[in-house]
Amino acid sequence: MTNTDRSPDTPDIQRSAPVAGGRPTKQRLAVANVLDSFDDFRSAQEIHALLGTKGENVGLATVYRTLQLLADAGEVDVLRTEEGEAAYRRCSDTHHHHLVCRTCGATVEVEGPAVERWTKSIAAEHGYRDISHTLEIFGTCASCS
Amino acid sequence: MTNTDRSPDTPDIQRSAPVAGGRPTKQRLAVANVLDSFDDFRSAQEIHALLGTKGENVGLATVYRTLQLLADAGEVDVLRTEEGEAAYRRCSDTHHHHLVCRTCGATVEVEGPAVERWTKSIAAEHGYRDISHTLEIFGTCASCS
DNA sequence: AAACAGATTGAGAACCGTTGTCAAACCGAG
DNA sequence: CTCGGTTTGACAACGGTTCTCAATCTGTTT
Repeated sequence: MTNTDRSPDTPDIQRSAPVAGGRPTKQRLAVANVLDSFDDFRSAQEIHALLGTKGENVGLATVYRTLQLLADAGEVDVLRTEEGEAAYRRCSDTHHHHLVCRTCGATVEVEGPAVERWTKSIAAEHGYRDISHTLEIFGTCASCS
Repeated sequence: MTNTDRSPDTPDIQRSAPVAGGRPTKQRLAVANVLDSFDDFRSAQEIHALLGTKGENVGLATVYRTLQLLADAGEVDVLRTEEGEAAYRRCSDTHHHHLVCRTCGATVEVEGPAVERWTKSIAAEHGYRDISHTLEIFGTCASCS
């Protein structure tokens, strides 16, 4: 076994962290990749559809599995919509919230340093650690009124 | 099924708020009643089962419908567990949020006047009307750390 | 390079909570 | 009591998510 020839055939990879504790398969990379194409929360099915339009055909079950994997690894954030669906997005340092029109779906990203501080202090006050929170604002936008 | 408008109005009979905008039927009273027997959040199915053990047999669909009615009327609080199920409980008139332990489920009610104000101003600032919002704080409580 | 053992995938079935269907039961009014 | 709209309940339908399992792919060993 003295033959450890690392042929220079570096496909592509080198993306942002493959998939924690798993194999960087084509499908997983595709999912990890598509997660970079949007900033807001998308449902697993939307992500699956998105992959479809990009030519990357990945089974729905695989999308779910990969998303859970990423979520467990803390690489993506998960939240439940009011209808109970899970929505995912790449976990970013810039934490922000969404103001969503319940009629047309128009979304505005908003930041609320005050809210961040408030939730942290409230949680600490009650001895809770490892805090996370979800805050979504729903309303009817100007053009839908 | 087509019209759930508030009935003309009931002259006198109407003590402890029956079920907003509907008939105070046996089933609805049973659901409203069982809601007083616990303080934490219970799923619709648990509530249905609870009714069963009390001899009050109410159809599952009716339990769901009644719960939604009560929720719309603001008489009960609804929240989505992390698994996506809806959980209900009788609620206080005051609008508040929850600090939930993601391990044991212990819940603390918190109020945030500042947050209420913030969401309203943000929404108004962007021309959104008829605002509502959801805010849940998740963490690990002291005893689960 | 060929073979292996185990991880991964995908199509569809299975699950589960929730909502819709619709005839029968029910309620309050007249 | 009768009438018309409301409500109910058994069950089908739904939509999202998970499970099943044979076929496929991967990294490693031979």
